[in-house]
Amino acid sequence: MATNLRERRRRQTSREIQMAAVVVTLRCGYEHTTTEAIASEAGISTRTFFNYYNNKEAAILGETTPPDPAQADWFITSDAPIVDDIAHLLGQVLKDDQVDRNMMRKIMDVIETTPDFLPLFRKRMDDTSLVVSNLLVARFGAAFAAEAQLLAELATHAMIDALQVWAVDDNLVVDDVTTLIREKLHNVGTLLSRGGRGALR
Amino acid sequence: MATNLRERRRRQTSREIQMAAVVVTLRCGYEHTTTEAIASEAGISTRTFFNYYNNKEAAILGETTPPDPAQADWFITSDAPIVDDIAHLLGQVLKDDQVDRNMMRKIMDVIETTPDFLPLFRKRMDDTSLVVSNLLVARFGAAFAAEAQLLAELATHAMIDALQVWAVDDNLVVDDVTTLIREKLHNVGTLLSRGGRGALR
DNA sequence: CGTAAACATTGCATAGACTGCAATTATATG
DNA sequence: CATATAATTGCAGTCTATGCAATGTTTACG
Repeated sequence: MATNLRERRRRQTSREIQMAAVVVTLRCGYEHTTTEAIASEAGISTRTFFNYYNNKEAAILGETTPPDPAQADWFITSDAPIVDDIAHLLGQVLKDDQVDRNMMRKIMDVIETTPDFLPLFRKRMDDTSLVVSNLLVARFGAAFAAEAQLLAELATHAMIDALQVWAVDDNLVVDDVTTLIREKLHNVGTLLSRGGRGALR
Repeated sequence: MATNLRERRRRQTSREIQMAAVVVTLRCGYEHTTTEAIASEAGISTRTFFNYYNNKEAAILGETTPPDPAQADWFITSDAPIVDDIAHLLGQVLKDDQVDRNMMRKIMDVIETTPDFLPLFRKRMDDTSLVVSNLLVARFGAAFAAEAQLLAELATHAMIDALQVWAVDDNLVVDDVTTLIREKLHNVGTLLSRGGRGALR
């Protein structure tokens, strides 16, 4: 047999634990969610729970795979507007991650009822943000590394906003997230170069 | 006597505890910093420690006072570039907070040795970010509330970057932070509207 | 196959974070 | 000075999280 049996099971259990964590949190509220309750809901021991996740928050938020810089040479050499390229790159992350809309919706519900989770969700994207930042530096040069980092953070935040929209709207497909990210970034850019009052555009 | 004696003492103890927390963390590393060690360093009981701060992180990072929206009408009606106004607003926050450079330097040291603190430091600014976001909505209209939030987050992140620069450079005064914030925001704006490769400008 | 290495699950013991309560002491106020 | 208000603390108890060692499963390989 392929050595993947273990790996597949691990992934499976990992998702089961996450689902258990989210479900219990939505049922009882985060304050009253104990690791024991999560473990019991997932049908494992609390010790095993901590073999999969370092803490409760991590179990609820799950894991992300940052983009592979080796696959992103196009980003460095592209001549397209930077906003388009960032949006495309982050959209790709979602596709690669095979994000489950049902799970994402539940996660967003948790964030809504427990706002403390929003910063944690952002932190969860830090790896991705770092990769984006490095790609920006590779594209524009090291002189503005600080700004690259700011822009990368901004982009992942825009991605989270877009995910929130996508999660609750069954009419949208994953590719629409790319468009949403682009629009948000574009609008922020417009705001940034504005002077006085009034609506955008 | 004025009823402020208690209040002054409270502030004093509060700062003493923070200093103790930071010092112990820099001495032993965050992993090995116990509430007991902090309390002992500050000359109080661990129970009192938790009367002042909800947790260790909060003790290390201290508190911030967000800008008072009632004092910020000028922001809503200004015709100056938005970047300038945000930078000025955030610079004002620093002045009002009477930020101690020595403390800030130590906090930045903690962040450097324990990168997990950067997200927490950002979270600490969430109140400020919210006020900025509301002011932006008041200035530009509610249609782009989401973008206002993104821009406000970006601005507080830029502020943190600027603080890092200020903390280690005794030649800079608080007003220089305003300039730094403006420059960073301006550069990000420029990046956002760029196409292909090459340095800024 | 069958066996040894690698990995997964679990229980147990333990440290540390944090809370609620009640007692004690200090400060404010009239 | 007497009384309300607030600060400090000890103690008991809950929950998170980790290390360790025992036991059970998979995998790899001769």
